[in-house]
Amino acid sequence: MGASKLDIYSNDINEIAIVAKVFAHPARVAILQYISKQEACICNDIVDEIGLAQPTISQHLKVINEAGLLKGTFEGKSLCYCLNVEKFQELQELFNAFFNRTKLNCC
Amino acid sequence: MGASKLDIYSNDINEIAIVAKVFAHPARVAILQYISKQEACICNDIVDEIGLAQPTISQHLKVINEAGLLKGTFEGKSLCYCLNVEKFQELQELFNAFFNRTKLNCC
DNA sequence: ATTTAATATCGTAATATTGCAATATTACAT
DNA sequence: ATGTAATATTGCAATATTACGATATTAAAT
Repeated sequence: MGASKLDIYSNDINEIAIVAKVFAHPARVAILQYISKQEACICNDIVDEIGLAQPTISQHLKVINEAGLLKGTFEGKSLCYCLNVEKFQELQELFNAFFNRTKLNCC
Repeated sequence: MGASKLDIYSNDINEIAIVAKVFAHPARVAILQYISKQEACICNDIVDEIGLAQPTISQHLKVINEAGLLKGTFEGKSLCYCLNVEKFQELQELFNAFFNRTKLNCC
């Protein structure tokens, strides 16, 4: 035991949980916020900015990237990570749809 | 190691992560969705509905409650959990504020 | 007072997440 | 081709989360 039983939930529900997990760690929230402030952004800057070791940042970036939230291009010798605003918007709408359809009835 | 270094992030950032964590498990998303559909709701119904053991549901309800998302009253012999719509709305706005201020610049 | 039904807590096992040091890879500059 | 700077991967230790059986608690009904 210990693992979440994903198969007993609807896709809608699992999707919300998976997306929420991306934002469920402050390092990832901080990274997203920081990236959004830059025009072009270099990972080593993030390391200095956030205060975690480089491999840890790299790992969090991977999670963010797997959620489709990064657009990357190479520029000079360093990788440029940028926020995928379209996807970000999409996730915002997913959350809002969940919130809106949930806050209907109450006692 | 292993624990998140909460002290290196701003309160704003930690708050987002803490709230996201509530929604980062499908059982809790399912519980919230189910509760919102009921007028008054009894935990045992939730156990039947979701498909997890009663102690597990109870644990998830505790997390949801600690986030301020439940209003509880006693009714007959069973506890009635209801969605705290005001708080739910508040969290929705917190998320939207984060999303809105983050999706500004991009390369 | 006893029984009963609903929920909470405890203890514990399984799994997931977080973080970092060490190392590998990558791409550019020389 | 060699060196260098940036990022990724690996391996591992520490901690957190998830799940559930067993057991307690609670409140109503008898």
